[in-house]
Amino acid sequence: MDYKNSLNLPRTDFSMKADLVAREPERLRRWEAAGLYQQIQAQRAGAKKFVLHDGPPFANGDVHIGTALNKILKDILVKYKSLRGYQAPYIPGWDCHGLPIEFKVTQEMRKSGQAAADAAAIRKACEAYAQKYIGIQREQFRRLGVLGEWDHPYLTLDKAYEAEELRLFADLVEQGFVYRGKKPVYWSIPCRTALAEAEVEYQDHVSPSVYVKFRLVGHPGTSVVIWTTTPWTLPANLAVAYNSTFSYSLVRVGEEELIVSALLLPAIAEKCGWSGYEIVRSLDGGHLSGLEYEHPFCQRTGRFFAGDSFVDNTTGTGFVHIAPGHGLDDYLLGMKEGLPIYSPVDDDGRFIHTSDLPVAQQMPAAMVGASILEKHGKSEANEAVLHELRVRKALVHQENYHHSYPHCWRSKTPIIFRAMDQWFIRVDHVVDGVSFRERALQEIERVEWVPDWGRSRIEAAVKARPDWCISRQRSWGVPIPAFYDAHGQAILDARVVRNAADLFEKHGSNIWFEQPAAELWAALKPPGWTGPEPASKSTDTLDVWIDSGSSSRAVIARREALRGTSRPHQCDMYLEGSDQHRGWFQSSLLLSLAGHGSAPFRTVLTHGFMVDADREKISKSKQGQGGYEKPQTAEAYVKKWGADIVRLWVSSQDFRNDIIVSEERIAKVAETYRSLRNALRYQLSNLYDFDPARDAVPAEQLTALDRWILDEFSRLEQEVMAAYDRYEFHVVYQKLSQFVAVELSAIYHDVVKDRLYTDAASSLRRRSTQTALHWLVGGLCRMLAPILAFTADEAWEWVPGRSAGSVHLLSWEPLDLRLTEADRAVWNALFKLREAALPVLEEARQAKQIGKALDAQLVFTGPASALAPAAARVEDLRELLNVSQLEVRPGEGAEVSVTVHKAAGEKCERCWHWETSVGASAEHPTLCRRCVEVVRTPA
RNA sequence: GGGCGUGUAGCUCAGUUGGUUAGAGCACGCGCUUGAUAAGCGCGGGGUCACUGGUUCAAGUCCAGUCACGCCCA
Repeated sequence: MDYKNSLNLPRTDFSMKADLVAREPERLRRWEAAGLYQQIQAQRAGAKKFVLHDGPPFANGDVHIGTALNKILKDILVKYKSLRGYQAPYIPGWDCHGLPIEFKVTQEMRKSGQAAADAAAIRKACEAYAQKYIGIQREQFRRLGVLGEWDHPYLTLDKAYEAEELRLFADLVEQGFVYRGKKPVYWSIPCRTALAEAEVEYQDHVSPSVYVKFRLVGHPGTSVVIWTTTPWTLPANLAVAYNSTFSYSLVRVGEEELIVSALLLPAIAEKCGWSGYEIVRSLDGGHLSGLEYEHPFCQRTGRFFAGDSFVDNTTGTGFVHIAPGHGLDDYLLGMKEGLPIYSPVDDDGRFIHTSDLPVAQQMPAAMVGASILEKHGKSEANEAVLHELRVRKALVHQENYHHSYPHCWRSKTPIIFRAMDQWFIRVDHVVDGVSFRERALQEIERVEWVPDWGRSRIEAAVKARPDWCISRQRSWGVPIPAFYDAHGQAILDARVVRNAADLFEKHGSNIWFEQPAAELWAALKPPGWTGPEPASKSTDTLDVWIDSGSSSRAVIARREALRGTSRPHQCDMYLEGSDQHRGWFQSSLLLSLAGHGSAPFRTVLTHGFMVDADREKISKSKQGQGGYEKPQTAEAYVKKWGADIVRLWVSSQDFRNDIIVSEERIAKVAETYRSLRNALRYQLSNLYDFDPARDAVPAEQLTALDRWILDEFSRLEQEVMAAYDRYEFHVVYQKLSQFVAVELSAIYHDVVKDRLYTDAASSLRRRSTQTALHWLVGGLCRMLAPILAFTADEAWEWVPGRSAGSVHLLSWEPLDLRLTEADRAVWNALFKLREAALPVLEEARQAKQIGKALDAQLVFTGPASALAPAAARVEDLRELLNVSQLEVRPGEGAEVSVTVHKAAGEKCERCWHWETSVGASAEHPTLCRRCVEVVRTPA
């Protein structure tokens, strides 16, 4: 007779094969058709809020795997908070303005023959470009299983966004934060335009390398020697930098005494042909402060300052000539020491006299008009300077110098660094007697930074940062609504800015570029204006960090779902990469503090960066030859593995450090996924005939083994929740996968098969275990839902008696079915005996004495003290070991020992146990007593 | 060059206030099972805790330095 049909073998349509790549999109479509995100929000209406405000990615290109990591982390947290009963809205955003888009668009326009497009036309094309990539990225983010208001994201190009941004800006203008000053920018002479970093190409170039004497004031016959490869910047020289940690040598060369770095002296002497020099004495760098020198050809003197961060000892002389209008180090030093940002060069790249210094102190009149632009490797300006140096015997040595130098991508000519008028936010602006920088540092103290070193990092950044240069000479951005009067003086007024905000909110900011200055002024002029009348309008746009940094006003305070109660602009959390300590976290903090009086976030969570299998940053050069197989886009990984594998991979690593992305790593995570999925499948497949309303066993009637697993599970839940609460998703991953591998798969699931398959379907013991499985599968679905957004939802559909259509609509309350300490102690003792017995069973298997454990009989002997718990729980221990027979003999021997025998009796055809009762029934001669009873009982 | 971090088995992670032969899961090797079966179970090998020096009766754990890697700045 075939007794197999009398078993309760597992069955389920929850497939073993996940086929995520094909099946996830179907589920996604159902979620969207049902409005799952809206359902979740509606269900949590009125609940305590948890607001995570999305940092906007740049609307350009495909979603990079690093960007996907960020979005997935946010989604895991939002889903978890929602599961725990919070109302956790998520409104994604995009950063739309900025140079990379403008650059691409102008390139494309040029290729298609639209050479001389005006700003308004470029901006329209930029908006179309941004919208296109928002569409692309939105689908890629959605595909990852990220739930949110994808149909109503926030865009920094929205009219309302721009208007709020300008209103915040107006508040800053009103408080006196904003001023006009000078800062060096890249300048292309033929194009007559400022360039951004991205528009600069480095090419090999030959520059004149010159060593120049600067005579010391009060020390006749003594000079320091500086080195430069841009002689044309010497007319703008206002200081000399040294390194206070270096040692310098005072050397006699002929009649003169010269000072250079001690370390570089031999090299300099060789270059300059100082055959018979003699070291007079050495000088500590620290002793150079306070010295003064005469400019080699201008009627002025300059001072020496320490520049340890940029004066190096590998090239040059250990002295760097400082022209604050022509270099970034120079500029920063100049700002620090209060020097004018002097840049005697006009838009055409010709020397001029400026109003920064008295004309008498500036370059000789003969130099004025000389062009810096190089022709055939020479420039008028360099030649004029070299001539002047030779005439005055200040030129020690000159040679050609080959190096990589920035060039304009368009004209291919060497660029120059040139100070220009820009708008700034004054970081040390004093309001009510306290400097803004100080207030910012105080506010940083009030914010929770996770990990905590984020605090020191942003503190250092805020302490050291210079004033914020907020203007850009670009078209694709929010226009700065400033005007200039007939004398070129800037007009920036808070009332005008607010009027502009209103105008832009109605018509869009393109109107600024479409209408002439006079018309704009007519629309924006405040009533009762007594200031100067404008002659022209500003064509500058705001730094894009002002755009995204204004989102506390433009998004958090304005979106009903996000708005805070006591502080409308403040939310619970910002979650971005650690580079944002200097980026978005800082711009958002400064703007919100200046405009609203406090930070826009209560907690800032940061993650590390993607690195490759060698723990090095992902670089394009490694792609292809021997490196990565494919571009590191989210789509590439999702198409190969499915979103849930990518999500599980994100959760598997401690994101506070670097995150390793490699095929090998993801393949391992996929293995873990399979074991999680199989555990769920096992549980579901054994619940096919279980209706919790009808069959559930009350907790107090559950069998001891079931109580044990539920105790373990309760503990796991506490640990997993604690890990989620600490944002340690990798701990969730570890705890869950280990629990599934050990407590479930290796122990509970394995042990309980006998009961589930062979006991009568509706027996108390089987129903007890099904009750436990039902709790377990429901709990696992909840625990996994934030991470395995698709799979947990899929499994949930098969849970009998489920209370909600989607796992994401559930709330997660921890199960609290704990054992008493005494009961746990007993189980610990049983497991100790199990551990002692397993190797003995293995030996018997190796010796071919038994095959599976059910073939065996185990005998435990040992002192009564050690075996007492087991003696009272022989049947539990037998189940744990999956053997047919087990005996405990307390009082035999001084140590616990385990022996294996071939089990007695015959193997029951139905349950495969070895039992002496097999054969006792004439009706079922191949069955044991238990199975005979089961088979006789009608179903 | 400066600031902030990281460095424990092949991989991902645990290692409480310094205290017995450094743990887990996965992967790997060898078996068992074939009633979770493109599954499941058992056993086993594998680490000079980046390196060097120091404090201590005792250091993966504290201190100093070095190296490598990441982010930011220069």
